[in-house]
This record gives sequence, C-alpha cells and structure tokens, in this order.
Amino acid sequence: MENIDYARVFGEIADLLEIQGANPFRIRAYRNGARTIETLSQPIESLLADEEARLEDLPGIGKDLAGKIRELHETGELNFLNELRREVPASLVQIMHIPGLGPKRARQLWDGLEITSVEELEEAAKAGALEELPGFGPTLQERILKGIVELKARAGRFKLADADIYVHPLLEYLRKAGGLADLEVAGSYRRRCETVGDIDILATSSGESPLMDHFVAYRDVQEVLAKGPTKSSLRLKGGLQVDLRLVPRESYGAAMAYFTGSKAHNIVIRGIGRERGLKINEYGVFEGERLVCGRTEEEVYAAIDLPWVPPELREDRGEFDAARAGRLPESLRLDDIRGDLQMHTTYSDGRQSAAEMVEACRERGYEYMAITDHSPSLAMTGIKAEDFERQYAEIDELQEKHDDIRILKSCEVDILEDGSLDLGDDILALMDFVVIAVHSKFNMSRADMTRRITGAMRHPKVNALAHPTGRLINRREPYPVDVEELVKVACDQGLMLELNAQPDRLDLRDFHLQMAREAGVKIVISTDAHRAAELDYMRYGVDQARRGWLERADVGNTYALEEFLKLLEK
DNA sequence: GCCGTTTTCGGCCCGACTGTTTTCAGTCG
Repeated sequence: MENIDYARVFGEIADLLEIQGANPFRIRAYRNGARTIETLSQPIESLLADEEARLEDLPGIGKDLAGKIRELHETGELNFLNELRREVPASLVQIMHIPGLGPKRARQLWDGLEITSVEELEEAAKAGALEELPGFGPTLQERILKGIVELKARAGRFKLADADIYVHPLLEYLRKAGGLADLEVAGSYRRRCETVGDIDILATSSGESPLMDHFVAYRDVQEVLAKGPTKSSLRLKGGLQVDLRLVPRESYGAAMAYFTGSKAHNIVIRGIGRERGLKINEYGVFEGERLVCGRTEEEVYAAIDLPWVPPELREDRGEFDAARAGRLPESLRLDDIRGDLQMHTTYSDGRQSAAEMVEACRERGYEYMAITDHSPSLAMTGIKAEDFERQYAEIDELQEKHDDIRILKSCEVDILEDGSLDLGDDILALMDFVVIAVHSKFNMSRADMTRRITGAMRHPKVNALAHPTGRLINRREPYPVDVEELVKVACDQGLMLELNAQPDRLDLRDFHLQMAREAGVKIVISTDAHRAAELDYMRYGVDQARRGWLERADVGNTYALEEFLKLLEK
C-alpha cells in the first residue's frame, strides 16, 4: 500500500465518524493522521520495515493510529473501518461533497428519507421530497440539484496554471473598482499549490469602496453565491469559485496570513499565540481586547518571535522548527535559472524548429539549453534514427552563430519495458546530456517498474531522469514506482532527477523534492516545452521547487555553464 | 484520538454567511 492509501483510509474513517456525530476532536485526529501520512517524505512501508523508526514519533500518530497502520499493513484491511461501514453507508460520504451538505444534513437525509447515495438524493430533490425535512427549504433543494450537476461535471480541482488564466484578468478588473489600497490573492494560489479549489482575494480600502458591487458585476460571473459587505463569493463561467474579502487596512497582514493558510499552518500559529496570551485571528494579533499588530504579515510572525515564512512553506511540514532555528530555505527565484534542459522540436512532437527554440531561450537570457526530442521507439512521434546526424549538424550550425548560449546535444531517451534504453551507445556517445523517461507500459507492478527505471538509470551515459512518476494532474495517476528507491539510485549514480514544469505534470511532487534534497540529489527543473511559449512554464517549476524547500544549490540548472557541465561528470 | 518545560486530564481556532426560522444551526474556509 502507498502512503496515499493509508491516508484515504483515515480520511474515510473521519467522514464516517462525522456522519455518526462523533467527537469532533477525534475526527480531527484522523484527519491530521491522514495528512501526516499523505505528505510524508518517505513511504510508510519503509518506516514499518525499519527497526529503529517508530510510527508513534510521527506528528499526529499516536498509539491507536499506529496500531491501525500496522493492521492495514499486515492484513490489507481494517476491522474498525469495516465496522463503521456496516453502521454507516459509505456512499453517504459522496453526499458530503455537494456544497451545502455536511455531515449533519447527510445524516438527516439518511434518517429521514433513507437516502444513501448521490443518485437517490438527486431523485428525491427532483421530486421535491427534501422539503419534508426540517431546515431544508426550496433554495437549499435547488442548490443541491445544481451541486450534483457540478459534482458530475467538475473533475477535481483547478490546476494552478488554469486558475491563472482566470485570476489575472479578474485582478485587473477589480483594481478599477476605486478606493482600494491593497488587492492580493491569498489561499492555496498564493502558496502555489499544484491545484487550487478556489481563489481567495483580499482587499483593503482607504474609504468607501464599491468593490463588492463591482465584483459581482464582473463579466464572467456565472453565479453569485454570496454577497455581503465584507465577503462575497461567486462562480466564474469556467467553474472556478472566487471569494473576495474586504478587510480594514490595519488588519491586512493578519488577514493575509489567515487566508493564505494552510489551515494546518494557521492552527500552529494560533497555538503559539495562545501560549503567549495572544489571540490571533484575521483581524490582527490581540492582547485581551487590545490590537497589538496586524498591518503586515511580518508583524504577525514577529509577535510570536518567528521570521516571516514564505507562503510556499506554510504547510506545517517542518517550517516552524526551521524558522526557530533560523534555517528556513532561501527560496529559489525564477531568475536563478540559467538554462532549460528539456524541450522538443519539429524533429519529434515539438511545434517549432531548433532555431526558433534557441532564439526563445536566448530571449530568456539562458546560458545553456538542451534539445531533447523523443527517441525513435515512440512511433509517429520520436525522432528518426537516421535524423540524429542531421539534427546535431544543425545544432553545430546554430552554435556557430551564437556564442551567448550553449546548445547541448541531447535526447529524451525512452526507457523500454526491460529497462534498456531505446538508443545504442554509438548514438548516446554523440550527446552532451542524456535524459531518460518512461512513456509506455505503465501497468507494471511497482517492483517491476522500479526495477525497469533503476536499471536504465544505471546506464553510464545517463544524466537525468525525466518526469519520474508519470502522473498527469486530474487525468492520470502516477505509475506505481518506488520514488525513494529512484532517489537512492540517483544518489549512487550521480544522476539528476527532473522536476518537470509542465502544469499538468509537476513531477516530482513537492514532498519528493524534499526527499531528494535531503538525500543530496540534484534536481533539474525543465519545461519539457513543445513550443517556445511553453518555456515560460519554468515559473511553475520554480514554484513547485520552492514548495519542495529547494535552494539554488539544490537545482542543477541554476549553476553557471562550466559548473553545470562538471555536474554531468561521473 | 493526540498531546504535554504549568497538565497523563482536559484541552483541541473561530468568524462570516445562508437559509430557515424568529434566534440559530449548519456549512465553509
């Protein structure tokens, strides 16, 4: 079982307990446990195998949860969960995913109308049967019907880059409202999470502002979900929900901290405040009734003797210890990046020529780049074996013309089913930089896939492993692979692991990056651009790297050309 | 259910908005 499987079990237990009306703190304990496991930088399985390691040392995992983890590990199931499922229909959990319905109303639907599934709920709502229940009016019934339609239509959360498409024009529009002092996005968007559930925008005004009226009059509004003087919510036509809050100027920092989250980070902040007799909320830091500070985030952190924490690190994944010790990572910046090491041209499935890609990289001020067309085994897509000579001659010509950028001869070499490479040593010998990746046969066992990839990694010519888990956000799960083992082999072989910056890949994930950093494995952030404009995906890679605690020295393509080339020596 | 340099018991973040009802419970973040 993967960490995520353990986390899902605890999440389901929490949901079912919630419907039962169990002690809220007991429910939270399961959610905390799920979160700890999900974001662990190593597999639970390896902890279980380690004599030294104690599950109980993990935050939020006590004797009970540790016991349940062991039971799951040993038997593949959990008695407690099976019992719960006998008591509460598991399909009720789906009902809670409909906006407006929580555990209490789910329970009401079950008790009052024997509704246990979304389908039954839809039927009952269409028949107007929900109004029989106390607290269920016609508005709520309508909302539920709409929610069901949306639940079916909307597959998961918005990718960060997709959200960006909506956020920039909206901000531009909101700035025209007049009377505004500040306007910024908070929430998971500001933390640069790979996906966002909604957009939280924060504003302050210097006096009367027509902001809320202006907001709900936006051209792309599909539905106004709520409108008040300090908080309004709407859904945009693309389906993205946007919350806007107006706070007093003196509370801006406190509100920014509060609405940036994460929730887990905020709970710790408030806890530290409470220890010092301070109440910290979205309006400021208070001593009794007296406002101590709150104008800036720095003030809020300073009130509890911490340095300002970059939003990308606010996940309660060690940032508090690091902050106290003065060891917060120095966040990577986009302009630290000196080269892009995965991109495609018309030789394979790219849309633009090598000359155009070189020009685009020069425009971005890069010192070096690698042209990495797919290898021949990708039928219809890969570069033809006989074309290597021609492409590399073309690169030589381009190199002649430009002395301000080094063009590395390369290839994204396919890892075949048996772990061998798609190209022979004669062609590999022509390359300055060799990237390998899996593109087919995803349905192998975890052990076989890990063996396949690590086998390829051991080839002496290989420099980097691209998109190591193969996942596509919201579309495809990662293929089963032991990332910890990949990190280990990368370390042994002096290989770099790629952080693929395509917005639907972002592969490796943030906690994998932390794992690699701790092992001393260098990461290379590459856009995998298939056209020049996609070179700008680099910013999403840098965002993800920041979430993974990477500093400049951890990232291969922040090194100057000569140092970078030295990293390739084995 | 977890946690602990005030505690092994008694805490555990808390305010805004909605729909419903008539003073507030439920949901959400």
